[in-house]
Amino acid sequence: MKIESHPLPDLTQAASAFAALGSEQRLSVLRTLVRAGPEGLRIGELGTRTGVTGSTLTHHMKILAAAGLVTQTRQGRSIICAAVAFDQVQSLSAFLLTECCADSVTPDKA
Amino acid sequence: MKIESHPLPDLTQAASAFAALGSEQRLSVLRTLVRAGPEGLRIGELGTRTGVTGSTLTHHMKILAAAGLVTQTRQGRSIICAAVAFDQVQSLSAFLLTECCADSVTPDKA
DNA sequence: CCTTCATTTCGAACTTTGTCGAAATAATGC
DNA sequence: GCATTATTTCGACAAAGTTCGAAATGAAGG
Repeated sequence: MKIESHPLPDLTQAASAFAALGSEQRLSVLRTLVRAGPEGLRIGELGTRTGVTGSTLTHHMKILAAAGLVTQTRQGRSIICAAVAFDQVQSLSAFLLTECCADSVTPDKA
Repeated sequence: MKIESHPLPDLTQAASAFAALGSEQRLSVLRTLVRAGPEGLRIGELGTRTGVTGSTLTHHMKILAAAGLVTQTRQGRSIICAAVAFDQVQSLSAFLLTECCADSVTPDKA
């Protein structure tokens, strides 16, 4: 598993990606999508599974998509949503671990 | 470096930790703190370095502390702030990577 | 081209978050 | 105990995010 293949986000990008994850509903949507696997889910089905539907779900999906955590593609009458979270999360972890923490891991055992 | 030593946060905890990171100002505060190392920084000095001072900084520090990302301890007249980000970020990464992604890493090379 | 189904856009109400200054609390030294 | 320095609490306001329903758009089939 290569970790260095993704560029580190800058402060602004990282903050908005974290903000996108910082909502219980969106995190639930993302989890449902990631569990659904690469094939993704119709947005209607996604709404049914998460209990978030209609314009509210559209709104949250836009935020997740803007953060690069999910994709939406039309297929016939439906919009298929799929997660891209894995790589993104690697980048976000890397952001904090390298950009921030560098050499200052707190030395005492938690 | 052991990764399995921290319990996975639940959806609610994870969302609020991500929300705490989801602000450019707070991320900047956290970065400054983590770079300052385990000794930490007076909150005044932290304000000077980040450009966020007074009640606003107090407010953001409370959010970071509630998320378990920083600690504050009084020392004389000053409050010393220090980051605990490393372990927490491990947990947050682990949350998404195990709780969410499980067996569904997107198979194509980005 | 009209209907139907799936989703999005728009606008309005509402809730939450961010920011500021002034007053309050806490610790120190005289 | 009073003055000084460091930080927090409080109240107010502005800005941003959330939620909803109704109308608009897009795709497919008859």
